[in-house]
This record gives sequence, C-alpha cells and structure tokens, in this order.
Amino acid sequence: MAEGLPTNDAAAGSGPAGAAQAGRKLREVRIYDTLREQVVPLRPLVPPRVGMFVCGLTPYKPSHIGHARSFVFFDVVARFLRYLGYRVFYLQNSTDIDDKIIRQANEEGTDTFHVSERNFQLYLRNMEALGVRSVNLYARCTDYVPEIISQVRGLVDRGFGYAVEGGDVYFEVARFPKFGALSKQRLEAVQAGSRIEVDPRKRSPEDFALWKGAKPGEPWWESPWGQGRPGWHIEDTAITVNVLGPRYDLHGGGAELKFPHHEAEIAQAESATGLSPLASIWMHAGLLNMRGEKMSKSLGNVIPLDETLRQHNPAVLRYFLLSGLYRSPLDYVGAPSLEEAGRSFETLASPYRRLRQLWQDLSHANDLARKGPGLDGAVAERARATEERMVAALAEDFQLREATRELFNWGKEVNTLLGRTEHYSGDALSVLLAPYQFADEVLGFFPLDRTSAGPPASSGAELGPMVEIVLAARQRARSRGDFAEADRLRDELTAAGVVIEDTPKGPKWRPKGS
RNA sequence: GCCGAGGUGGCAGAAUGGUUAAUGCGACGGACUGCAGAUCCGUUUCUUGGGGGUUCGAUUCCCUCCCUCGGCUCCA
Repeated sequence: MAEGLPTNDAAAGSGPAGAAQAGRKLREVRIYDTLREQVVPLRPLVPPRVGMFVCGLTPYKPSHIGHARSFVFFDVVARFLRYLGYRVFYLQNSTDIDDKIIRQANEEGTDTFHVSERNFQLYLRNMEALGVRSVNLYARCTDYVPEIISQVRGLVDRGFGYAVEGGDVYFEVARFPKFGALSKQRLEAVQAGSRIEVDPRKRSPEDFALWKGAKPGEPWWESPWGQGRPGWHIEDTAITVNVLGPRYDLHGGGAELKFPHHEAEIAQAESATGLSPLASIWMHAGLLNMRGEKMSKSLGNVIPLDETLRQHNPAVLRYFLLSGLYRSPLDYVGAPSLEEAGRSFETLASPYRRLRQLWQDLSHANDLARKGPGLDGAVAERARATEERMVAALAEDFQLREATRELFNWGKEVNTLLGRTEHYSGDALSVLLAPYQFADEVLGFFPLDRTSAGPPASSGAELGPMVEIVLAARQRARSRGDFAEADRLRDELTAAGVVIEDTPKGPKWRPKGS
C-alpha cells in the first residue's frame, strides 16, 4: 500500500481481522483439495490458526518464471486468509542439498553451500520484487538434518524403512497401501512406466530413498547408517512435523509434485506419526507452459526470473501470473504475453493512480478533512459490493480472474466519476480507494508502488527540473500556435521516458514506469 | 500403456442446465483535444472441437471420436 493512503479497516482491527480476536466466526473459505477431488471448506485444526506448507525450490540454478507462478499464487492464498482474520503460519522449505546441487558445485569447483545459498538469496530478492512477502519461515534442509535422521530412524524402527548395503535407507511402499491416492496412480501402472533403472538393492522398484549413503567427495552427515545425506522427500516431512506438527491445514506445491513427491510425503509422515491426514487440503498450482509446452532445460525454454524482472515491471509479471485459473496451465509466449498484460494492467492501475494522486495532493495540502463533494450513497454501496464480490470470488477456490474483473469494472466507475469532478473530500476518496486497497493487500497488484507498465525508469525527482523547463517551452509554443515545435518537444520528452498528458488543467507528466 | 487437464470470438481467457455466453487486449465509429494521449459512449466477433444421447431447454450432464498439453520416481 502506498504510504499515506487511507488506513484499511482490516489493518485497523475493526474489520475482518478484528473478528478473529473477538472470537467471532471467520468467513468460510472453500478450496479444491486434490486428494478428495472436490472443493471443500477449509476447517482449521486450531482456528483461527492455519498451518500452511508449500514445497519450495531446489536452488541449484537461478529460479525461473514457472517458480514465480506458484509462489506468487500461494502468496495470495496466505494474504487472503490473513485478510479474513486467519492467523496463517506459512512455511516453505529450501532443498539446499541434493544431487543437482552437488553436480552444480562440482562444475563450478565450489561447495554446495555456496551454490544453494547464492541461488536462494537471488530467489528471495526476486520474490521481494514480486511482492511475495507472506512466508513466515524459509526452512533449509541442511538446518534440519538431526530431525531428518530422527524421522528416518523412526520409520526404520517401525518397519516402514529399511537400510541396505552402501548406507542407503529406503521406504517400503508396500507397507503403505494408500500410496498413490493423491495422484490417483496405481502402483502397477507406475512400475510399468518407470523411466529409472531399478536399484537391485531395493525390495521393490517403487521404494524411494529416505537417506542416501555418501559417495566419495560428496557432502555428508553422520547417521546410524554411516555417512550420508537426506533423500529428497524426507526433508519436507521432517520439517513440517517439527514446525507445524504431525497434521496441518494446507499443503501447496506445483502440480508436477503430486507424484511421487507428495505421495512420499504422505507415506512418510503418516507412517512416522500414525496420524492422518497429513494435510487437510492439498492445493496444486497449475504449471506455467512456454507456448504450450512445459518449461524445461532440455527444451531450452527456461526463462530466468531475474532477467524477466529486470526487463519488465514486476507488478505486470505478478498480474500476468495471477491472470488465469490457478489450477490450470498458464501459457507464456514470451515478451508479448507481458506486453499484453502490461496494457491490461495499465487499464487496471490508471484509475487507482489518479485516486492516489488526488489523495496525496489533499494530504500534502493538509486538507483531507475538508468538505469536498461527497459521494452518492449508491456509489459507496457499489464500492462495498465490489469488494464483497472480490472476497466472495477468492473465498470460492481463489477465482482470481473473477476478482480482477470486479476491479476492472470498478475502475470504469472511478474514471467516470473523476471525469465529472476531481474535487472529492478525503472521505469520498477513501471510499473510492477501498477496492484498490483490498486488491493491493490481498492480490498484491501494486507492489513497490509501481503502478504502470514498462521497465524501471528514472525517478521523477531527477527528471523534474528538466521536464518542467521543456514543458514550459512547449506551452509557449502551443500558445503561439507553433504546434510543430510543441510536438517536437513532446517527442523529446517521450524519448526521455516522460509521459505527457494534456488535461483541461494544463499538461501533466510522469516518468514512464512509475 | 496408465493417470490427469483441456479444446469457447482476431488474440488472451471466464461462466452457467434456461433472459442479449464475462472481463481484458485489439479493431472501428463518436465525444473531448490544435494534434496525440488518457477518459467516456457506442459498434465489431464466438451458438462454445466432430458426432450421438438425456432434457421442455446443454456450452454446462452422459457416450463416442478427433486433437492438444501435463504426470508416470530431476522439476514450482
């Protein structure tokens, strides 16, 4: 939210957030659960708390825009639940030790910590640029090795895991009949489709590694099975059981993780704790595709997130990533996708920008309390209704597009009102701003206060004096009818990244991309 | 092969067993402007992959065929 804007009710404790403290019933949110294959109400184990875990990334390389889609979406999930008054603890892990990181470190001639930490820090910066700020704890796998070993040992003790020669420990899938329930896969079918050479030490091909014995030159930790490191799946359950408990409310991740990763999580955690279900609701975000195909290194179509954020307004990327149904694939065709999104975003943000400017003008003039024209009661009612419809859309399995549509419609109304007069009172402006503030708080549509399309531009402060001089010259040219000169000066300002708009009250300007 | 998602206007992309099938982008016309931009108003285009069925009525439910994409132990 831009500094100096009217305070949102929720933040002030008199709105929905205050409801929880007052012990009132929280608004019900319905979410599609992959396991049950239907939209179900979120019923927190310990209301109003919501434990939420989302599978994070393996930072062996800089993250790409596909990652951004999931993490931006789950950011909205956490923001929305908090807006409603749920007290969300959002946990995300980072797989900072695994085969790919080891390989990358060897290629670079450095160690795994450097590789994972460098990419993880870059990821955090990228997430910050995208306005993702709802995660309470990023848990690194290597910080939880004792918990991991303890959980593996527990599984071995209870007969779910078995150690083999070489220091590997496997989970015996045959001991967990529900394996496959989440992805609706049957084991026989899975075995038939296996692409991986079966390790002869495993009792069954579908058994997966809980712990891997260290090979020469690899990082290792001491364990009851010798020197080794965690298998891929175990860190998530070791971390969540310790941080969120044996059961929690929401588990999120990309759709491709359903099988085998999330199946393995269920098998591990429920076998280790004896409690079920591990997560009350399993959410899966649709993947981001490149021109209809998955994004993968072998196809050579991975778009680095960092590069994209340097070339485009992060707000536009965020808007684009949130523009479809979260469970469906989203197709990215490169820059044209973001250019179109940028035009849409401009339509969306422009009325907000106008309102915010008016508010700030009043604020600077210390005149917020003045008696300006108020608002028609019907307008105020429509503002409330707009916000309510946005809430309702999100409360029914996060229908982002529905919510956004409301904001477009609201923008049209705002533009019409501002076309009649701009002299509204502070109260009236805050009513008009409310739907935008909701969108900012929950959808994060206006991160870092950047509300127009395009790459970052120079700041208004450093351009200001030059622009004012040129603009004055252009006005003189216009008043003497020398429109050729006036247009030339406008072209120069445009080339310098300044957007000029003539209004009845004289020309206005702003840096492109601000 | 098995599991899953999907085929809607020029493009992106929603929705519902039943008034004119959202919204955005684009295009065209009008208002405004010296011009442009922004904004407003209006217009433009889909009968919802093919076929069959259920129904008073289906884009929405069922069957079938065609096509696309994803998962099947690296992957947000």
